[in-house]
Amino acid sequence: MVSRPSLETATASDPDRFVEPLELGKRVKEIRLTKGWTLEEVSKRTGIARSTLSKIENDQVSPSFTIVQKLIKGLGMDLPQLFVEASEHSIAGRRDITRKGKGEPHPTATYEHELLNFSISRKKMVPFKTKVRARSFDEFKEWVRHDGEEFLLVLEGKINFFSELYEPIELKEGDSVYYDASMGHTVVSTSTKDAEILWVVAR
Amino acid sequence: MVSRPSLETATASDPDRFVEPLELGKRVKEIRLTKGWTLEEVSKRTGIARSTLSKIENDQVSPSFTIVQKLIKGLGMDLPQLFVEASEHSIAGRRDITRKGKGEPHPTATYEHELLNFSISRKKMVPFKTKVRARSFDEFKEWVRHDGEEFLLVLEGKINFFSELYEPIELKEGDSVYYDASMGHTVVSTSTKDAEILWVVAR
DNA sequence: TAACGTCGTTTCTTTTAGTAAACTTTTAGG
DNA sequence: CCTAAAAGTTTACTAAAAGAAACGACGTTA
Repeated sequence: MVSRPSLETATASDPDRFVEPLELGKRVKEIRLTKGWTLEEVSKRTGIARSTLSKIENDQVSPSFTIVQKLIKGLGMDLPQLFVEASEHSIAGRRDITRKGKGEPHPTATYEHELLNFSISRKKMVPFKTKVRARSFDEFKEWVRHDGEEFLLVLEGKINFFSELYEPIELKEGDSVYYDASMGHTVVSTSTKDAEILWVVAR
Repeated sequence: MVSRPSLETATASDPDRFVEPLELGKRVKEIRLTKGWTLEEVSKRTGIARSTLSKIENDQVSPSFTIVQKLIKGLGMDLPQLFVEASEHSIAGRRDITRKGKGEPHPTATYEHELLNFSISRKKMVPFKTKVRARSFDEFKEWVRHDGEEFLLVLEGKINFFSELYEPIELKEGDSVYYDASMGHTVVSTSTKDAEILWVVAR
């Protein structure tokens, strides 16, 4: 088993406290090798000297901020938040599991929602699975419209995604769409069986 | 004043182009003043010399990564903010579709991420599909841990969900979990094939 | 208004990062 | 094997950052 990082945090006022190394070098090398690049190739992509890259990978230097940025750009190291330590907030240290089909049902005329992970209440996102009963746009009285942003992933079947400012578009299993939920939007099944989608809303 | 690579002569395809630190100095100063701290106080909190802090705030230097880390810790800053462009405007009226398999790949040693809907940049949620290559907890050197909350849905296969404060739990296709991402967490495949999961992060 | 204290900037020196080039190791042919 | 090319590391040097201390600007108080 790997030694688990301590939860105990150093006080902010202790100047000599340990600064998380983040193993930047190891990550850089990992990414480079995964992409099958040589140091020379990365050098060309980032504008950083081959020798410098070698030293970074071997933790022989602490690269400057500009170098780190070049690295991130050139290597496509995105999602930098994955490399960062945590801070505390409302649902601190909590976890909530919902087994398949065990969400909280919320049927409507056109949709059959299944609310997931409903036992954590004050959360940033609301995820739910939905069976799309509707087959035509006419079944909706008006646009659905609410605060926040919405992510939609088609789990099964095919749907037509209608929105106020765009042409309707057909989405198949595995396709996803991210949109501003204050823009009117609705979804209908276009497959013989009711389509199933995952929806995640954030306010 | 420090001599720096010219901004004027740089072009987008030029590998030597200068990557602007996104007003790091301004942000640092902003945070410091918001908290009502003097340079001397920040110096004590971070272990960085007063003079160095002054230079950083006035963009006279490009601080080393170790210094940036100390800053982040001492000021309670958030690393991603430093690398992401600031923008007030929302995604109002926007929509972004990603077809199956057409996301932006981000492979690591243990995961194979596919970032979805990446063309909308300033969004509240970051959705990505991930193939879980790891088979044992030991393949991770340490807990993954970052700001925000995370929603996970198993799309295919079986996984073991490890987290710092709970016992490991097996999740099968269709199961989901919602958790505080600052709690250490990792995932490994337990099926013969690599499991596929959907992850949505909100900060 | 003189003397003091606090804060941010600047100067100066030391330390460290960044690069080009030399060097060593690995890989691929024959 | 041997050799050549390519990849990675180390060296030697230059450029830049970090820290200590000096400086200047400003507010407070006697």
